[in-house]
Amino acid sequence: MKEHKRATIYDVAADAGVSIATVSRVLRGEKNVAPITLARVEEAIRKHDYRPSDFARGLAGGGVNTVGIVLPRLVNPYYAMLFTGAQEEARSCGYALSMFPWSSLRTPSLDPALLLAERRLAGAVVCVEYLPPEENERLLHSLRRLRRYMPVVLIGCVPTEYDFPGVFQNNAALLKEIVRHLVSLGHERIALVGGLQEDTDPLRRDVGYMEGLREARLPFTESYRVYGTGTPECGREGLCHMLDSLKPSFWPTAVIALNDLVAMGCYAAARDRGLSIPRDLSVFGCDNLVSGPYLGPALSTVDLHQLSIGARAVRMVVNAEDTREEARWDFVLRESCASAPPPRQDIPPDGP
Amino acid sequence: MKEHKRATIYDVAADAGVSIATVSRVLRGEKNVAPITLARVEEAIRKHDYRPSDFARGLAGGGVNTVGIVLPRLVNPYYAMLFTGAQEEARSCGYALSMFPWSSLRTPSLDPALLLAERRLAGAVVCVEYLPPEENERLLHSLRRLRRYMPVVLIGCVPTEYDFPGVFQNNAALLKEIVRHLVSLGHERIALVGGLQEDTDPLRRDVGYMEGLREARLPFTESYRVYGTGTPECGREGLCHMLDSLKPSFWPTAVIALNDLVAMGCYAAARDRGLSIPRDLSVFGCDNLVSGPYLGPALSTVDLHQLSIGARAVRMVVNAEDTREEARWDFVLRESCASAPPPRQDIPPDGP
DNA sequence: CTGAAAGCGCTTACAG
DNA sequence: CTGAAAGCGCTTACAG
Repeated sequence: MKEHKRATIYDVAADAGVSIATVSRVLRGEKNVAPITLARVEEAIRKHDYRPSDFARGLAGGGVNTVGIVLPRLVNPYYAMLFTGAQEEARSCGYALSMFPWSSLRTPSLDPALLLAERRLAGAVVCVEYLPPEENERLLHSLRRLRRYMPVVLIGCVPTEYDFPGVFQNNAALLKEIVRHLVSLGHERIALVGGLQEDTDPLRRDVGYMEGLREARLPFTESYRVYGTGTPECGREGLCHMLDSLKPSFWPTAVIALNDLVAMGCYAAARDRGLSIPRDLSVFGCDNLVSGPYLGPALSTVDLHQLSIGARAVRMVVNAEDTREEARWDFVLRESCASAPPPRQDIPPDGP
Repeated sequence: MKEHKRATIYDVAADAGVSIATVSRVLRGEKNVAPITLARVEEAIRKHDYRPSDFARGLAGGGVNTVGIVLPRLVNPYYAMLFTGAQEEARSCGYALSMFPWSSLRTPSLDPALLLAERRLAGAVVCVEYLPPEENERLLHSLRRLRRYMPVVLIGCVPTEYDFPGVFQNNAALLKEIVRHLVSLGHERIALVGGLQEDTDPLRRDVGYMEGLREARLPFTESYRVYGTGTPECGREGLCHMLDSLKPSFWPTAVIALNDLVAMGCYAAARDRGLSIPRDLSVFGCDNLVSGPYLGPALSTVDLHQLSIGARAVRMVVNAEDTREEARWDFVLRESCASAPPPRQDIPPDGP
């Protein structure tokens, strides 16, 4: 049953009484094949259940229509959406999409650039995250090397020193806009939960956060900024810890979560501490996950258009475009953000 | 910059002053290479930034260490977790994992079996979903064909007529156990939201649901079963519609959601209709998504061990095991399920 | 420990 | 419209 010897182009050619060149022609859908020949070859293909070998094709043809994509944790729906967008676009362009895990970055021997280089890909889209300086340097280096062999397009939180084409997320501008929105609702104590402490790039979120505060002439309060890893856990613990360390009269009236998952953690923290959203606390998320509208209350967030970003990036490698674009976003205002509450009584956190 | 001609094994061999056979030996880490030779070859490899071509390797070596995996919508965290588990296991076995979208099934020309066959994969794990009879037949047929060439391992909701090795989800048994749990809490009006209407297999969820009811000698009430597509939307709409079509005294006191996403939709429906969870309505989910503990109230659900399933399936193809295993599960009891409430007053649904 | 040679299964000019 | 032949870049016996 298994290990059945696979038919090759020679078997098909012999069966159809033609040369392998002719079989190759019909395989690739060339037009200059006599109808009767075509029919005979197709019949032989069917008979042998023949499928050309991708390896032989790639070797002989000098590559194959595949673009690679390097992505971090797919269990985060944000990345899954980037992938899905890329996949659909690749298919509609007649390309296959091959995924490589980002984690390989941490293992130098599994450097994604090396992995990608082994395949003669049409190009690669790499989703970059902030990294500690040393790893960042290594990644940049290997991407430059990879670029010698194929178009490389970047997406994600790309540090400014990366001189690559791609679709970039200007998180600083985004955060500034979120702060501005909350300020317009009257909030003056705005927390930021879940950002990565190691961020070193000017486009990072907390730079934008601080700029937003400055613009509104609000003080930057260290206690209002807590770091985390982007999980619901870090949102819950981060916010609980913040609340517990502060007298209730200093509690923030709004919190910006790194993403919707962190925002869910903040919802839990609010419940833990008896705060009602949005009456006592406004929560603003990011990513526009599918579950957002179904939370209680429905989550205000921002749609980052992940599907479009993935699709756009693929198109850029396919067309070998060399542009740097900024990702658009749209606010999705629902019920988790409201006007700032009046100054709070100084009641114990475990009160009523 | 781009299209730089890539170094081949010949370039490296020439540079190191050895034959390509020797280079091939060091590439594959064979031991019988003289230390000085080894050093020279490694130096040449580094100098040329050489990486062997996957295509040539696959062609010459008769295949390559890659296993394929066919999965539906990756944006559903359930599938993303299967993928992640498979990926980690593959890597630790020294294999690469290549993903193919399940959607190709709908396009006969993109039959996943054909796609997989083009690559000389070490094997394939295919995540099967229930399908309308005709498509189901087609899939079964092409999987059987594929199996002639490589080990094929199935995961997911595999209909019983699929005679393949794999890790199977016995949804009938699972649903029966959930019903039993709810019955033990005193519930007698138990709804099922979000199952696929086309399901035709004996292992399907609603078979187990009905068996559970029968076991508890509870009547099967058609109105308590609503179909859907597994999204939060279908959960919300399905449950709202059910409630609106019933006098409140007939409202279910517990609802089993197809998955956690649907459960979130049910949470929203409960809010829409002024029901408090779990006081008025218990909700039981499935999949144990990361956000479950952070919902209000924390969601009772079942952990399907998706990571293990993905990993196990990969191990089965790698070891060419030919067993059919049943997936285990664990109940994760949190706060969304409680004892059945006392009989409800007949108040209008939009009451207090 | 190392090399010469065949061969993996295709595509691609080049002839005809 | 079709075929003979070279070549893609490796691995794998087989000698030595």
